Amino acid sequence: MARPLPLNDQALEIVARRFAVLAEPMRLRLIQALFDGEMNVTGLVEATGGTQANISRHLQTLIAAHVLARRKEGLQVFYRISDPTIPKLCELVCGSLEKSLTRQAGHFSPGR
Amino acid sequence: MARPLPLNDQALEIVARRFAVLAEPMRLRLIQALFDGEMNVTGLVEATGGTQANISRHLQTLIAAHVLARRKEGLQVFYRISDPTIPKLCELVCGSLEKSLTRQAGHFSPGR
DNA sequence: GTAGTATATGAGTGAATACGTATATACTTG
DNA sequence: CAAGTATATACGTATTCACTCATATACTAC
Repeated sequence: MARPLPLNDQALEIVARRFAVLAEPMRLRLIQALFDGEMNVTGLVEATGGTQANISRHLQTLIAAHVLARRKEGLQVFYRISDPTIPKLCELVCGSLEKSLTRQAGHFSPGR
Repeated sequence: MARPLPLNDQALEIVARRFAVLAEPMRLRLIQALFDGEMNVTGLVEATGGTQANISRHLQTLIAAHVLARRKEGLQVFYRISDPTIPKLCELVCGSLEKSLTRQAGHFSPGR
């Protein structure tokens, strides 16, 4: 049960699609901004520095992938992380990156 | 140390790139085939059902991303998983997929 | 040297998609 | 009803990339 199973073609595409959703810096920025809790679109636009149209599109992508969930409140829509594995995934990748980057150093911004 | 850090632009692109490498069904198939241990290119071609040229390209991509490592032995080149976080990543995603797929069922291959 | 096998790469093509600009929808207020 | 605000979408463009076919490289054996 704990070890990775052999997946059929359809499952492989679903897994690949899942990774693809996380394969955009702007979407990672959105996810990062939502680690602290839910936020509305305007807040996310400001937090990420993107255009409203682009942020909205990325949010739809994340909703379709069930990474985020939304809650309407009057005119505003609040987004939040709905998949608990997302933070774990990011932790894993960031952790392994730290290891390989501390050798070369300078990739994270201490001073830049 | 354990919680996800805020990443700068360059780090975000590296993380995104990492996910992008895992966002292709054929590469996932290769990784899956290597869970049991190292394998040469011909073996991987047979295991995945891809063309030799295409498999070789994907292998170069995985090598460049430090997901795999290679070992030459005469004419043959043996590939293996070199990043221990890869199996964990796949486990995480597959686990969360199982949950959402067991409702629809049939995506995993019980036999084979 | 030549022939043969295993792996890598160059060139071309089609599909997917991130982004910007403009516009549409949804809701609130007067 | 009209006006204003928050969010979503349509369209066009540029880029990225997976794939195929053909060829190149690397090594072994004769």
